[in-house]
Amino acid sequence: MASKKDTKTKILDAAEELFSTQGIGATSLRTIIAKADVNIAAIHYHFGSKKEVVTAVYARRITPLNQQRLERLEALNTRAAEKAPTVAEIVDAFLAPILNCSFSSKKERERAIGLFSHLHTEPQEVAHVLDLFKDVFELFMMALSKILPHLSKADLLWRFMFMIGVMSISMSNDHLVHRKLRENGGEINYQELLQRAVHFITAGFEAPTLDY
Amino acid sequence: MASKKDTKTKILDAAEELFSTQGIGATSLRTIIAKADVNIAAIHYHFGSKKEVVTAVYARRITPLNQQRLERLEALNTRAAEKAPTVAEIVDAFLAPILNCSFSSKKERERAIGLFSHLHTEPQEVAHVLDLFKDVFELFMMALSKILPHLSKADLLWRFMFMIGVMSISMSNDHLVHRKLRENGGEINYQELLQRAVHFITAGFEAPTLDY
DNA sequence: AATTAAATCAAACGATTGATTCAATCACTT
DNA sequence: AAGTGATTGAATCAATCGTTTGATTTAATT
Repeated sequence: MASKKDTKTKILDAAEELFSTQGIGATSLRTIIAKADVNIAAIHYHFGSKKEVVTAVYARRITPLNQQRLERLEALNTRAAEKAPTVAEIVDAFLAPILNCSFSSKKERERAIGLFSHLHTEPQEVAHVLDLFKDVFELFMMALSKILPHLSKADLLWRFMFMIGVMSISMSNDHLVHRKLRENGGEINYQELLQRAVHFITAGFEAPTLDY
Repeated sequence: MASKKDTKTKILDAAEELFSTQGIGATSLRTIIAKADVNIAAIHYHFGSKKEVVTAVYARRITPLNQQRLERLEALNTRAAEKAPTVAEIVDAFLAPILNCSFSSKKERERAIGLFSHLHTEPQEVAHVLDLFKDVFELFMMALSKILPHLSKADLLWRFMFMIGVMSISMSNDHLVHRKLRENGGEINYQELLQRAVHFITAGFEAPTLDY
């Protein structure tokens, strides 16, 4: 019971690694079952379809991610009476769980980041998954609007979207700039990446408003 | 001769529209030839493979885009003696040609933006295309380093990457925030989007340096 | 008009995809 | 130990993919 993974878990683990490295569309059910050492019927028996495998793989990761983000936001909110949270702290609460923290090893972080990066690079395959983020997005929007009361609803939405863009490209691996960064500095330092991203985004949020 | 498009152009036009709306991986050669009203062998006769169709479609768009960007950067550089370019101006020179300007109609802008958005959402399919941007990237990096001399090479690279992220998400259509933006404000105003993106990114570039 | 090259055509290739079938096997209760 | 429902195995389904073929038509050259 303890040492032997059940079929469902074996499928999820294999699918996650393959989705993370090759992407979803490029991963066939047959490569999954080969890696999981499982029969192809097991996938349809336990999940019903490839789409539901995708959903299950992402849900398994998104649930704890949402928890982490909410915990950090909660901590800032309960502290708010004595010391109001800064924009940087809220942005950090949003980015840290996905970019650096809450991982037991380098390998696991690579895998999670690789997986999440495909949320942006294969929108069609994961469109049905994005809703799992909705509630958390709302809460972070609210927290930001509290300490940036001069920003209109539209201002906030746009800047929030830009933040997602920065986060998204930070998780990508094979873009031109990312490649060059690896050439110049070797391995990516995710602690540094996190700080830089938070810094960049915070400046964007705190920029004065304009009339558009 | 004047009214009749040749086969090569018909293929490119059909492929561009399909890539733009459905993505590259989701577009089969058969849907292309159906739209172009052309025989399937014509694709391999004129291009050799699907990969080269992709290359040709993107090259046709990237070449004038690079020109536009360089023209604008050139204009700022020749003016530099009397008035040094601002960060906002350089960022605008980078973003305007792809987000708003240099399009003869809404339809054409939609199509171009849709096409370019897949440069970020289907990296595997277009990896061989990204090199076409390399030289222009270098020049903009240089221009930015001149007016932001306190930024290290690494600082610049990271922030440049973040800019690409903001640009990328701005071209996306089906992300959570983008959807909400359409709900709230109806049609996307690309002039406003451009100004907001430039504003956000400029703040990020001009943020003080940190020790990481 | 004869020859050659470029371009297009219908048809089919082998490979791969997600999904399904149904018999064999397993784990568990009685 | 028998029986029962949950699970897995091997084989196959129809559909679609990018690519190739060889014949045929069109255009250019001599």
